[in-house]
Amino acid sequence: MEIVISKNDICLPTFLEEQPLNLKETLDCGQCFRFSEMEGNHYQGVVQATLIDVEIMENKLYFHNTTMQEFEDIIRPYFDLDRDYQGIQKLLSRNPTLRKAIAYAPGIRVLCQEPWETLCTFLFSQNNNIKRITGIVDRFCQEFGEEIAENLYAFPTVEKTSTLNREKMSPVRAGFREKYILDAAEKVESGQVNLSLLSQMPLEEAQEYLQQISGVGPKVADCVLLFGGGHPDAFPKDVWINRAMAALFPKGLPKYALPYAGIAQQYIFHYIRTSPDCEYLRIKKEPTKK
DNA sequence: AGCCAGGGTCTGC
DNA sequence: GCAGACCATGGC
Repeated sequence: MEIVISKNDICLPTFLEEQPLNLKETLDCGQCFRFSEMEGNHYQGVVQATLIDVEIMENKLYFHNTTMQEFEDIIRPYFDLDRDYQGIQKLLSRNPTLRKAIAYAPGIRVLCQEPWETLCTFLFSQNNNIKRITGIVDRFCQEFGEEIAENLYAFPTVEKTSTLNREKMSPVRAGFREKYILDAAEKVESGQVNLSLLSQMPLEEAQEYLQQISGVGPKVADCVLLFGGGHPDAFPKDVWINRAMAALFPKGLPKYALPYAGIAQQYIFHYIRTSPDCEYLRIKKEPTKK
């Protein structure tokens, strides 16, 4: 990977010629809730209590105001820059429907988020919509996270969260999901659940392990494992994916796709929610007649 | 104004 | 094992 450092900026001048990455498709597709869109093809967010500033200009990928150390420790793993998406897309494209979904948004990448943050985020996601999840995560960080730049907050630590209660959580307006966050914090803080073990566990074992936490069922567990647990084979099934699978993959994904089922899932999720091809799958009920 | 949202728990068969 | 009520809240 060619890397050019100048002042406080890091540029990957040829990355996008070799590998797919679209910032909007990746940072604003419902897998992560911590990046804001700036002017231009430019996003700012927080990873590991560090401000990450990423921009694409003239088909070159830039990380602003960073260091080589941060790039290696945080950025490279977070964006999973060493994974060969080109090769994965080629494999998945053997299936015509997957090929269409990939062609529709080829720049989606699955991020490697922090497990604790991913766990909380997808507890907040329960029976909720993406817009409101973002608001809840924002308020949670603002209330209980460390301020790392002006009006920019780190995700609350496990330790801090374990000191909270329903009353203190109320400004977050998470509704019934409050109690799940508190239970998760208690179990992680006490060591009953060790999130750093997830990536080494077989998928099924990790799924069961996470479901010790109240509020974690199959869907939330799979989201944590896919987006923050190093399991690209985890396949979260939400209402959208269930619809898509019934209509597009009645016999399930092809076998060769299974090691990357979660990555395929992201393409399908985005495709069914936003592509004109799939409008017929998004039909609302008839408005009540007057 | 209702319906729905990147679901899970709890109860009752 | 499985269906159905219920959960808080706000976007559309």
